[in-house]
Amino acid sequence: MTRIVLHVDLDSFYASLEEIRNIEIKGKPVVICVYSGRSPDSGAVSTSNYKARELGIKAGIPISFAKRIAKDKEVVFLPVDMEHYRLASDRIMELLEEEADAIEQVSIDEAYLDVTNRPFENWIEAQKIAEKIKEKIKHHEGLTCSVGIGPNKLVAKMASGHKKPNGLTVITDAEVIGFFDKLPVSKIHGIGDRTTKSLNDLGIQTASDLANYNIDALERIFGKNKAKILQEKAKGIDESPVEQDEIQQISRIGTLSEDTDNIEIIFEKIKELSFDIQKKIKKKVVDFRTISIIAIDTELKTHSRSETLQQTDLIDENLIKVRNLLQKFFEENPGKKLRRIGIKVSNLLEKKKQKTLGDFYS
DNA sequence: CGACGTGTAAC
DNA sequence: CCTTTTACACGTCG
Repeated sequence: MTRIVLHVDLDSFYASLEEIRNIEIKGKPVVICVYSGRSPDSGAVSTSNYKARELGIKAGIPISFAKRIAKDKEVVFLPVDMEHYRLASDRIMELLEEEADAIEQVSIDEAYLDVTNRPFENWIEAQKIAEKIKEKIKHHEGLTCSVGIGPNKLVAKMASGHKKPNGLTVITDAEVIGFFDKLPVSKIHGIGDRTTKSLNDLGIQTASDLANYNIDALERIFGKNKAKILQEKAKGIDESPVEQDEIQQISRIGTLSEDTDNIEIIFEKIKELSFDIQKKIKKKVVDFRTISIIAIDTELKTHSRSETLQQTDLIDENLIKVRNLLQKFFEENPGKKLRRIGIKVSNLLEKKKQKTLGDFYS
């Protein structure tokens, strides 16, 4: 059965929302920043609008770089306002839900929709759904988006990336091979820098190179599982359903005001972060079994220490455990200093109800 | 097999 | 001089 899957990607979402909130900045280069707080301009660019991207200011670069590029140009720098973006995102996802049999939100500004069983649908008609979605988002929120349509999530995602902003691209099952054929492997969703390098070392440059490569040789390098997934991706095959994944973990990470190995200072930061996690645990109504610290050292290398405990929904009662994990990390890494610190709960379970007195008598 | 730590990837 | 959050896979260990 051929499915019809849409991928909807809101165009430079944060920057667009800021332009709507303040028409003064509309048409100018807009850069949304995550300030880390260690110095006035430390931090990274989260998103920028297309005007800013033309200047070379794009997601991920240090704010200080961006400001250097923006020197003696009129560029608007704004801090992220996640609460504002989250509310807009929620409203838009509700609009999308009306148009699909199944929806899977993959990030604050992206979602997959399965429209296979929508009335009157076929490849041509699917475009009409996409156009309707684009109009609705424009009408209700004043935003544009890029939509991709394909026989599965992978192809829909690649399609939405083909033309943006404000694009609409259909890749039918018959067109998949043609679209992937000469594509560099680095352009395939899910193949990042490391994998690209490994593939290139084997002489694999394009999707078709990868699709036709000897599977045994691939398995020796990547292992059975990943080798198979890589070749499927290269052929545009993806059987994964459009469905909302159960939440698996909740984490918060923060930057320390200076590199340090002082447990007291770091633990204070952990307490701050855990407050946020506790809020989300309550909101999602889950218990957890595993608690971890995430430590990022001065070389930006990530480490973690974790412990699995009795099912609970209370961070506070386990902060001493967290402190011990921190202690353990420094015992095992004497002299190492940290730049950032995080806390994570995982092994999430459906909430176990508090036992009432009645439960003891039943 | 479950727990733990790391690496890769995407946003 | 470099953010944040999540998912998943793999190796290792007991």
